[in-house]
Amino acid sequence: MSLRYGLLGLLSEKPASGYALSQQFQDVLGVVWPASHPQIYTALNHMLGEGLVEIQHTGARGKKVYTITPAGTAALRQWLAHGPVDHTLRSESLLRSFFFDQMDPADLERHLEAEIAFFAERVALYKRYAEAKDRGDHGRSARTASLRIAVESGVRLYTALQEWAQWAKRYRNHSG
Amino acid sequence: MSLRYGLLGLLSEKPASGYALSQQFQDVLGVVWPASHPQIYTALNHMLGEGLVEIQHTGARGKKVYTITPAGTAALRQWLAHGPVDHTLRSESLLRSFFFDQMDPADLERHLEAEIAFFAERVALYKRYAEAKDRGDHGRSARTASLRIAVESGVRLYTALQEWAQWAKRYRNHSG
DNA sequence: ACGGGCATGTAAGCGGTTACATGATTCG
DNA sequence: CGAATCATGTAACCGCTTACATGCCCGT
Repeated sequence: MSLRYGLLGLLSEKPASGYALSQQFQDVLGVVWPASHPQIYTALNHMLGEGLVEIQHTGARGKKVYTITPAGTAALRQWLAHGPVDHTLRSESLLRSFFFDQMDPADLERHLEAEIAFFAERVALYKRYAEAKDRGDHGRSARTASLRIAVESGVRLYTALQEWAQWAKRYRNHSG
Repeated sequence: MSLRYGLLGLLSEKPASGYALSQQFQDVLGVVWPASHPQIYTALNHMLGEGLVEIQHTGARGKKVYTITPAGTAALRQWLAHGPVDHTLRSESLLRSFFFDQMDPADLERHLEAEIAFFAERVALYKRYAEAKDRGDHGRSARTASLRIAVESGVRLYTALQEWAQWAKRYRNHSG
């Protein structure tokens, strides 16, 4: 169900085509909630049938621009304020950590170093986004403030993961 | 595919029944990789056909105890050392943060406080696990060391999330 | 005797991915 | 003119959840 609300959330900012929504999922939301384009087109058609979105107009190349309806806005607000929160933090990368004892030390060392590099890159990326928003590059709307908060979670989570992987490397070296 | 490797990982420690594996997923691995019992039984039967696991013996109540085969161990090691890492950190809770601007301030305040309480509880839980392991309550095997590392990721991630939610509360109050 | 936990499964259906398919437009 | 990008979809398949179904064993 989260995909639906993700789409409604994006449409609550401004009308958009399925293609544009797909891009935004790939570039922005996809980090915490991936969605492929067939899934998005299917969901939009379904939501159209339920009256949560409407086609505002059609453009070149068969483009369909969707708007959120009052019913859609109500559904989004209901979910945000009163929908039960699923706290699962699904991560394949962390699943692996339960089985580090099954790797030979050299492979584990290599793995942890690659993870540290990856996490560090993510931290740097989100810090750049955060700084851009703090400078006001993207305006000072309530929407930008939301994105600023979301980006902050990225900075903090990936910093924590990077430090964790470094700690894990040290832990192995003087206890294993 | 991750479920399969999760099962192989658990079986690499010691033989277990589908029921026991299911319990372990619910209690331990489920935080980062949830799996329901029908999914686990289906996967085990599939892996049996592929020769990755074997039935060691059957016990009371139709119990089937599975062992990992050499082919299964090889598949697990291959995945751990050379399988491409999927870095997606899927989180419904974080998806919501992108749309905080769509909530009314009182609902958002309540939501953030509930999230802070939830994250704080998780931090406390994992710190207790970590302390138990550091005291040696679960022995000092390589396996325990792996679990200690996994638990540490929980402590750090949920600490980061808790501090993030607190920061978000303050951010809203003096910028919104 | 019976209730709860042990133990394994099947079936229907939804969520999600990958591959396939098509065509318009823009840019070099 | 050709390649990349815009733009929308269908179909097959797999992963996963929920509900249903069955029966044994243990403790009270």
